[in-house]
Amino acid sequence: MTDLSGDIFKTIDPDRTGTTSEEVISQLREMIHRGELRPGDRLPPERDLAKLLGVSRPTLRAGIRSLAAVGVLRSRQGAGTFVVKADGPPSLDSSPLRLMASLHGFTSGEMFEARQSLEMAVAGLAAERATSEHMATLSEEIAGMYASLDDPEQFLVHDMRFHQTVAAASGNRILTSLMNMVATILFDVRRKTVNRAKDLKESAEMHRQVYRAVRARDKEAAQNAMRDHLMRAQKAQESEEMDDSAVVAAGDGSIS
Amino acid sequence: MTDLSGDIFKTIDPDRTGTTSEEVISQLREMIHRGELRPGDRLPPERDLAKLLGVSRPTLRAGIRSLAAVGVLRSRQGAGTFVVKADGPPSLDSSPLRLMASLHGFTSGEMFEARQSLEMAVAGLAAERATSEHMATLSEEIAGMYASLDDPEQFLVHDMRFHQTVAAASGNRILTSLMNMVATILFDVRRKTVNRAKDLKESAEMHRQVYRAVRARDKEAAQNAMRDHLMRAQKAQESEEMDDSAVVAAGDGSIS
DNA sequence: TCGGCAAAATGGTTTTACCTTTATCTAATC
DNA sequence: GATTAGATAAAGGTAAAACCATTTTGCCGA
Repeated sequence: MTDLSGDIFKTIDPDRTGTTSEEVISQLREMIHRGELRPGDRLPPERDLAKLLGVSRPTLRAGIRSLAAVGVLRSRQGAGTFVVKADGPPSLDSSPLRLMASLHGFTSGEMFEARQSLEMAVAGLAAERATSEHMATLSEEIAGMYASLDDPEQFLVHDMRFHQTVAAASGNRILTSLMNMVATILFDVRRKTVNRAKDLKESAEMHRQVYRAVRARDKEAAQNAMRDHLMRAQKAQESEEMDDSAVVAAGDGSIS
Repeated sequence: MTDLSGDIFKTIDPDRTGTTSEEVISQLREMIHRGELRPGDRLPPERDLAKLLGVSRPTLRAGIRSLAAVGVLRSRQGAGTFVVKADGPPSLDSSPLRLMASLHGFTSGEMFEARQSLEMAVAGLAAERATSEHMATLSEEIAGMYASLDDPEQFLVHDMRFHQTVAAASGNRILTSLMNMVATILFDVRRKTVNRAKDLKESAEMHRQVYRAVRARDKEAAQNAMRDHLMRAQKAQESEEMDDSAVVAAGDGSIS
């Protein structure tokens, strides 16, 4: 925890540019940039902080809410407002992308393609940089997949963890975050469908192909294996949605 | 414009789950998902909408602010609150990524690598799908670069437009949005530096390489040219920052 | 020592009032 | 008749005070 009792909170200049709440956002952002607020830190109570910044509580709350909406702050009633703690990989909220998809009518084909590009990129990097721990985890998740061929929900858990491990092995947290953003949306769709046993076995097999390529430090092979895997997964999911026409109300391939 | 005078706004259920403002967010999100609110639409005045949803105005404003923070809504004092109009390519706000970078100490190396991966992906797709209009625009921007070798600021404009055109030519708006998110941050850093004439000429040359590969519909060549271009650009920028040590206060390669 | 209860701390919500900006309409003037 | 300036209304932005709900903390008693 960082001591926040000092005078790091400066009052807002009345002759500011833009609205007051925007100034509050800038103020908080700057403090994070400068490292005065670090992950896990607790902000002063709203009433105190409002006084410190020289604004009203609603205005301060507006600023806090904006930062909370983008996943930087998190308020818990009765406890306080905290800078989001980085437990595990940093992740960007996927709801902005989700809304963007609704607004512009992104097709699931586009979403699949984006994921494929990102996954291929991280797979290539993972082949170059994966540590032995990463390799071990990948192997475990594949074993988990084979062990849950008759439990689609459990299979999906191992599936997600496998891809997250590949992303972690890439060593690039930005690509990892972006990939998770896209993958989360697709997994949410998939969670509503029921995978057939045949598809699951094939899927496990293709994950193993990716793993072997990464283990062999073969960048191109890893990218190709990942591309093939995701292409098959897309086709499988699409045919499944064709079978069960009730999955998507409109049935036009748009993101739910 | 969509007629909003109907009864599409339903009051919030008092026996809801979560906080009231979260429910407001869900309500608005659902309306966007269902297409009842479309880009460019104006929401009812806050006072009226608060009544319609059965919540207080501050609570409604909290919900609106959250959606505004992720770029879905936009409020203009005196005018009203609007669903963001999609003029041009849809874009995600880069500030969440920027804050994430500060919080987790992302290096600019990581950022460059992420951009490189994304740009290579869109370049490959662009080689497959670019229309003749896209080709023409790319050619124009390159001409613009050569014409502004002595004007770094103007050069940067053509540079950005070139990359955005490549992204647009990829036909994948999601990858385009993600790429812009990352590229925006890097361009902001670069805007503060002054590029040397020698670098600019080389840069223009490498853009031309990308253009020729796209025009030749050579996917691999386009990806390779883009990779080489960005790699050189990164090295040039890094050496420039070495020359002018005042650019980055800490000088530790972290994102400003 | 442990468990439960109470009090304090803290964010969440509501109400009311007023300010600032924007848009629109009207009327006067050129 | 067209244009512009001013008034008016509409809409979001800010502020203050009060109360509610939840969480935390610590005290007190069994």
